[in-house]
Amino acid sequence: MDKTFYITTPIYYVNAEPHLGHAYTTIVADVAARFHRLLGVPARMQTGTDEHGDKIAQAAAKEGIEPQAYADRISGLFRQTWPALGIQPDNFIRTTDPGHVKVVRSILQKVFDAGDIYFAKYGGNYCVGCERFLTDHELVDGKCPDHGVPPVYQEEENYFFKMTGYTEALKKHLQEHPDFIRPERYRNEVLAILEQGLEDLCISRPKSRLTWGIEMPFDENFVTYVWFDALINYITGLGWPDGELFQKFWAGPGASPQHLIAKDILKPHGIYWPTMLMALARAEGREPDYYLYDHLNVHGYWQVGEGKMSKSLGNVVRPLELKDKYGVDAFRYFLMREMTFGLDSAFSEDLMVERYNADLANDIGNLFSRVLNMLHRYRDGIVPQPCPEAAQGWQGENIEAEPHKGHIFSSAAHQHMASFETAAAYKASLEGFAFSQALAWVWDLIDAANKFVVRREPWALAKEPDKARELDHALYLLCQRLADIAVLIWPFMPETAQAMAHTLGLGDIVPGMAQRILDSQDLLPAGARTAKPKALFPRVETDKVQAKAAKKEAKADQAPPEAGKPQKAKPAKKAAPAGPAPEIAIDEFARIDLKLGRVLEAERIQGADKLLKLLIDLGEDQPRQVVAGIAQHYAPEEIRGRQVVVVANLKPVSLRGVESRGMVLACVDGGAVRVVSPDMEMKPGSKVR
RNA sequence: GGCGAUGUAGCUCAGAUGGUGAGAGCAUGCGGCUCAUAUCCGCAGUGUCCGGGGUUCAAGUCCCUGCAUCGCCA
Repeated sequence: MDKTFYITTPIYYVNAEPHLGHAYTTIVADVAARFHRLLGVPARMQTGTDEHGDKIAQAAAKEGIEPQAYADRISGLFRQTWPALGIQPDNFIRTTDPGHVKVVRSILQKVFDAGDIYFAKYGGNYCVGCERFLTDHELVDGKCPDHGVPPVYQEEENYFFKMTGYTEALKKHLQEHPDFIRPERYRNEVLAILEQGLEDLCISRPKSRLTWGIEMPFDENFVTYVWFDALINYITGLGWPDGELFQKFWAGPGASPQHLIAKDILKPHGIYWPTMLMALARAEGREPDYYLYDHLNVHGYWQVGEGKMSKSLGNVVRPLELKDKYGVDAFRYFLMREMTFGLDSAFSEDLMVERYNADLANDIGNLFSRVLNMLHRYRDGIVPQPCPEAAQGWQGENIEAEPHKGHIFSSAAHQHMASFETAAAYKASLEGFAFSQALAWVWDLIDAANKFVVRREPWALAKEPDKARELDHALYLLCQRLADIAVLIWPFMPETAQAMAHTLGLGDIVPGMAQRILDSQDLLPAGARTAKPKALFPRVETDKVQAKAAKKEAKADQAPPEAGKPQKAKPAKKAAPAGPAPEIAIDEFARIDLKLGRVLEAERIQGADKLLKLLIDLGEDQPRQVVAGIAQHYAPEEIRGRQVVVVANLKPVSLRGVESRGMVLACVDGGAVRVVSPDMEMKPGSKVR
């Protein structure tokens, strides 16, 4: 039987709209499922909504609608949210689905028949306002904290699940399967709870108190309460007991059913659910562990601002708003990279922007851009033939992250190494749910490729005709690594991965593709035609980023030709040529589009003492915005209305966060700066030559 | 109240079974390159490894204790 993978999220209670916590869990499930598909393993992912219980009945009553209508609405919100986050559930289950109701009743009956559900009376402090029993601990001065009235002693009869009978069996299972619950801290927590001893689980509510639930099959005066209803969804969704899917993804020999939860529902999933499954197995005369899942994967909370993200606190970060602002893939990347699976993590927009710029814009985005631009500039965008022999003198630098060592440039074995070691480390990490670590591996590969570029200097190779083969090989390897990277990030950033793959001429990323990397195959054929790259992750301009840019600019400005020191001749970007400039031909001059313009508006840019923001009429539909470094020589009102010469085809840049599309020409004489103007008014847009 | 987790550079965190001068990323400083999204590469610095006590030839790493934060249970 082939291996399969099945992962579930909890079914979300429809008393709140989707928030960051829900989004994270569901994205994790999606990533895990996609990862298995990438390895060629059939994978199924299920999420859904939990819709019964008094909270829902109350919320519906408040709005004057039927519980079902209320549940439909919120459930719909969840359902819509997932595709917008790049999540593709294979099944979306609802506890009000008729199929689910049927399965729950059937299981209840079986367990009841086997004697593991019994009827019993108990008494306690019942608060009429809350419509529930309060524990002694909850009472404040003997009164209900919410209603300020003393509870009344009331007796009630209910059905109980004989959970205690499975304590030892579960303990044993946990000991024999150390990764049954992971990470380990949560396994220990469950063991500690078991050590303290369990009580039987109350699984019903009398209809006098609650009607919005699934009726007990053996007693029409009761509905089942919470966990028997909710947990069973995981197998209803596969068509228990005899559905094909159930065999394939749960009970069959190659199946690996797994759950994913946040740590707040550890007890139900780590204790109630396995004991329920053992009771079911017993009722059917099977081995106790027949129905047990493979792994329960437990993650921590996102700390948003002050408090934690939880269902009941109101501090909701709307996932959809964040993905609109930064893109779905960046959002997914941040969540997966920032949180060490199992631990709590801080969430803030600042942290997200930091990751975005550092990891996405600068590392992967820029690598993609620089490699493909070079490929187009030097090789017409065609992936060249590999030429290992041309690379003999390279001393064996490879583009390969090196597990536990740092980076590349290690093995001198062959010039043609693929990313398989990285891919293997990545795979191992993902199998252990170490998502952040898996991404760190991919980023080591990205770093390695960036280092490789600097080391090989393709722009220098391109200038020497006899190094053409060497350049071919360097570009070939870089293209292969880009393809590998595209594939490896697909589970995390599906859109970006596909965009990369299409640009590279790789086509769609398809199931099983990661296996080819593990097998050390090159994904891109030589001769593949690539497209011109688009910026995968345009930089997010923040105050910090701008400050840094301004600083750099200031530094560059300081450097100009001070005759005093024999400093290394910096190819002064901005300063006027101090010495004789090399000759150029007329066609080189012709590439510069000089136009006459009239300054319509001028204002200072806050925080920049040299810069003026100008709006210039260049005879175009819209005036151009140009930032000019003349603020120390012209007051805004002085320049307004003047005619100036503008370099119209200068690549746009952002200065101090202000876009500048062009450059105003000025004469520089020592400390004096004067803009260039014609000696009489001429039509804006006139060519200057 | 009981149990448990966490506390390591400015920030976020890695650091099996105790043993080279304690690490990464970001941030900071300096230098290099110019293919690229003002990006990339190199170098550098910083830490009472929460406080206190103990075990040991040797302790972020083990034991005890205190403090702080968080969680579970009652």
